[in-house]
Formats: sequence, structure tokens, C-alpha cells
Amino acid sequence: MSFGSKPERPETRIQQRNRVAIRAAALKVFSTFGYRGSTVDQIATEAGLSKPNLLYYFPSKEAIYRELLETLLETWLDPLNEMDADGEPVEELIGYVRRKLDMSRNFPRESRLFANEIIQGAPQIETELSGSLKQLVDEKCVVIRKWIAEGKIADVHPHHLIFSIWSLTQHYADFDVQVRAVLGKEDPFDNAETYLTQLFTRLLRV
Amino acid sequence: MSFGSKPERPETRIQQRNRVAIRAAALKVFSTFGYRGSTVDQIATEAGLSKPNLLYYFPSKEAIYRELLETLLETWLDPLNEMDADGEPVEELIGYVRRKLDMSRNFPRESRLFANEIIQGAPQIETELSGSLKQLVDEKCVVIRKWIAEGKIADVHPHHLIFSIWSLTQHYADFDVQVRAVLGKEDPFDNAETYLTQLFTRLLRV
DNA sequence: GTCTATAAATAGATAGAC
DNA sequence: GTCTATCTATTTATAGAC
Repeated sequence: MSFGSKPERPETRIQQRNRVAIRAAALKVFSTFGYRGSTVDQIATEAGLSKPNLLYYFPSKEAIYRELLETLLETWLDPLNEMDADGEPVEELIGYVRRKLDMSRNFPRESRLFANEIIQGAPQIETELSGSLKQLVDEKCVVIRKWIAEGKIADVHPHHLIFSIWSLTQHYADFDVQVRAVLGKEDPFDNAETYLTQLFTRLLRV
Repeated sequence: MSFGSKPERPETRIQQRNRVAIRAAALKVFSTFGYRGSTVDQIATEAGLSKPNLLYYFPSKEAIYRELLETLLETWLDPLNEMDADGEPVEELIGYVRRKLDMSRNFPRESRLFANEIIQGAPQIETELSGSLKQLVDEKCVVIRKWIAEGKIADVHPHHLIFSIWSLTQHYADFDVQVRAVLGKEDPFDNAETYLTQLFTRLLRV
């Protein structure tokens, strides 16, 4: 069945399935070995395809990586976006901490993908860091300063407050191996939320 | 001048200089690209040597990496080792935070070397993580629990307290690019120490 | 000790059959 | 769409001259 004369055909089911499989495989491999440490062959095998077959869907290794990174960047900033200037300040900030911790729990690979990229100097997302990311953070810092001025939360450095939320929550995804090695049998996330809630409550309450 | 008949000759000045240069170059390259993303050629060039010449000093790429990692592991745990069970608890813990932050400021490459290794699953130092590292941390957690029982600091989860010190301080080294991109002109370390001191004071005081 | 040359393996990407 | 075969470049490591 042909629908119209449009030259751009819609994706077949098999194409969709393969693209999804490739993205999932690429996330797994890139998040573990970083861009340079990963090979197209690894990704193809992980996706259940041959190397040339994978390259039928994506033009190059870099293309897969870039698409993955840019697609995930939006999702990654959602939790911060959701922080509401009109909500109850301490609740809003602790809610943000919770959402970030949930991301570490449910999407550790995505976290490690970004961690690898940034530790290695962020060659692919430098622009976004000092562009859209900085802009979003700066906006939220205005809100935090307002909360401080209104006496709703303690007087802390807004940017460093946000850095501390990032580092504390992402640590459980990025350094998962270390955390689990040190904890032994205890599950990290069993007590992380309680600890972080306690920490930010004590830090922020006036 | 020959001293005795010992077959193992001491290193010449030139050998010492080259070994030092190789270690420095390897630290720079490995900390930026991770083990798999780094090449011997890069390290050799950075050290001002040819590739075969570098391999005259070290048998393989892995040998350089392993030596580097194991040598630095001790140094890396010094700040925690120095924490004194008989000192004033809040001071001791905040002192530990300060020393870790100083490491991030003065040895960011070492921090990123470990970060890369651990994010990528710690294939080379798994044993140390659940061995000597876990042991040291567990010992210090006993001390922390004692301080809590004595009412000297607030009741917090000892392991997560240590994780939070690691993540908050190392973040400034590992995610340096992101931190600077977001802060703009402001130097991260200008306010990090004040912020972290404030954070841990509020968290720990009874 | 340091170099050139090179072996051997691997990696990214393409050609062309089916 | 997927495969085999292959090209080209890169990478680890070694051989052997100087």
C-alpha cells in the first residue's frame, strides 16, 4: 500500500525496532567506555546486528553518539525545569533532589554517559553547557535568591547549592561500583533518600 | 664508578627523568580519555619521546596505567586516613572535607583518573575497592558512630556521610568543565569551601 | 638509549552481491 | 535490509640498526 507520492517514506516496523535497539545498545556501550573507548562492533553486537548493518541505519559512530547525547540532554534537565518558583521553597528544592535521585536509580546509564562526556572535557556538548544549561541554571538561581531574600530558606550560594544537588545525587549512579563495594550487601538507595533529605533540610531551613 | 657486583643497576639520571616525564604524560592523557580512549602514541608525544622509546621504559600500555593507578591510590586515601578519632568531631570531619577539596583543586587530574576508572566499572581496582578501601571506610565509620553515640555530632548514616564528602568535593575536579561553564567568570573554588563548610556545619552540629 | 621499519591486530567505513 | 569481503587508517608492540 502506497500513500501519496512523498519521497520520504515512513519507517517500517523493522527499521523502528532496529533503531531502538541500536540506541539502547549505544547507550550501554558508550556509557561504559566513553566515546573513544567504544567500538561500532561492540554496539552492533549488543544490538544484535552486524557492523555494516548498523552503519546502514546511522552514517557513523559519531552520529550515533551525538544523537544519543542530544536526545538525552533535554530529559536530563527536566527535573530542574520542574522546580516551581511559586511552590514552597524547601519542598521544591527537596523535590528536585528526589527527582534527581530517581534519575540516578532508574537511568544510571544516562548519568554515566554524561559523566564520561563531561569528565573528558565535554567536547560534544560544550556549547550546550555554557548556553542552554547555564541559562536554565541562572534562571533558577534567581528564584533561589528570591527565596533567600524572602527568608524562606537559609542564605546559601545558589550555584553551589545546585552543584551540590547534582553531585550528591549523580554520585550514586556514576560511582555505583564504588558505592556498592564499600556498602557490601546494603542497597545504596535504601538510605540515600533519607540521608539527602536530612542533609538538605538541615542546610536550608531558616 | 661501580658499586659491587649487584646485577640490578640503579637508574641513570636520564632514566629517572624519562620515567617521571612518562608518568606525568600518562596521567594527563589517561585522566582525559580513560584507559581505552588513550593511545601510547599520545602519551609518548606528550612525554617528548617516541613510541618505541616509551615502550623501552614500560612493557605495555596497561603497565603504565596500572602503576599510575596503584601509586596514586595510596595518596588518594591519605586525607581520610588523617581523620583523628581523638580530635574534635565536627572539626575533624570538616578538616577532611577541606583536605579533599584541596585535592580537587591541586590534583584534578588524579581525581579524573579515578573517576574515569570507576565510572567505567573499575576493572583494574575492583579488588582494592571492596578490600582496602572498604576496610578503611568501615573503620572510620566506627569512629563516626562513636561520635554520634557520644552526642558530639548529629545522627547521620556514616557511610552516606562519607559518600557525600567524596561526591561534593570531587565534583569540582571531575566536572570542572561544567562547573566553570555554568559559573562563567566566577572561580569555583572561591566559594566552594565556604559553601561546603556551611553545609557540613549545619548537617553535623547537634 | 633512541631511532626507523614493520609486524599483527583492530577499527571505521564502503562496495557490491543477494 | 542484511550479508561477505575489503579498503584504509590506527594502534600495540617488536626487531634490529646505530
